Amino acid sequence: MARTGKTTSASSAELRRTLLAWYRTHARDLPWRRTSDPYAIWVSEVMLQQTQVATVIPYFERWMRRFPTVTALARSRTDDVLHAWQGLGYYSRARGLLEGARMVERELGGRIPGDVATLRRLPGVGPYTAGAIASIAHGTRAAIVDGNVERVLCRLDGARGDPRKQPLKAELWRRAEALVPARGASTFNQALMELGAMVCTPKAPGCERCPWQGPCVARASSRQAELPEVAQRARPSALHTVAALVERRGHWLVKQVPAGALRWAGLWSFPHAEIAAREAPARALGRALGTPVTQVEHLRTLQHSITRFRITLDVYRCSPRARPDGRYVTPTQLQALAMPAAHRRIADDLTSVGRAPVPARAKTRSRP
DNA sequence: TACACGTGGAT
DNA sequence: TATCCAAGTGT
Repeated sequence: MARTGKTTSASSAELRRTLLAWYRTHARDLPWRRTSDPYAIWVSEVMLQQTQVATVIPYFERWMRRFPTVTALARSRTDDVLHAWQGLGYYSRARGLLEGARMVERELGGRIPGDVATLRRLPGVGPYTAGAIASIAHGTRAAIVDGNVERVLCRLDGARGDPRKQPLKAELWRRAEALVPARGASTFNQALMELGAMVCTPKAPGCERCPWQGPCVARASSRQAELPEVAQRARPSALHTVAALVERRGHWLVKQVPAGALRWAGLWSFPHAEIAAREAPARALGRALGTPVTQVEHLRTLQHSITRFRITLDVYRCSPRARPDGRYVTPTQLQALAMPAAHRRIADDLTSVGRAPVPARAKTRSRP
């Protein structure tokens, strides 16, 4: 590994020893650390992909109650699985977990594999997750490199370059592999991530509390803030959308996002469409419904953002001229559907009050 | 490789 | 308020 600092590098044995000593007294008590059930570890690792620990905890606990075993999950329906995932985002993770559970039941005798190569066959299990399940659930000597490990190792070694790209990416994996002990890979890997999460944080790292402050090249050269050299992400672009609230005899109109859709596949939402800069809302609403609307009343505006869009969502109560696309459901049924977060907010509004929310302002013009 | 995927917490 | 970004993976 390229080192630019003059600090003498510590041996792997010394790094392990000091890290594990630190971890013994600083490990957080997390739900998935109270079990060695490979299924639970698998669920937690998938939930934790790009998602903060605090967000995951309640989802994990609910999930384990609802789908306690891989067998239980394998026998569940996509709708229920997505509902349990509702609000967590990256919904392909939930579908992958379900597919993977069925694969485990069908092809792997109901047992979650302990080796990286077999784990990689499961949908949604990439290099990180395979290493995590292998090591944490089975004690297999497997390396992991996640965002935490990446940051810790880049700083430790003073590594230049983008850790998400070659060649540094491969170098970090080799470094992690050299560091994992033959025995105790589970604890070691968790300790390494914990260090990144609790001490070697992206901003304002707690170097004075760090067990690796001695050998750390970044600290020695005061470059903690510059490392790792992650590429800055693209600015999210603005997007304006409208959603149609259509009520008929106490039922609300919803649509299911097609299974093959890129986003929100299989989830339910209120009919919605993108609206152009100077386009009349009624026109966009007509597009969302598949039929022109005769009356339009603005109810509220929501802001949300997804991956690369910052979305303004204007919600309108409206009346379609003809039979619109979609399905009418009762408020109770609405509760049971898996919806994207923004639409879930609208639905909860509807069901908690028992009626449509109060209009934000006076009625907007109606456009036949 | 470069994007695309969701959401909410933290600063 | 704006931006960053969190136990990544799939295409």
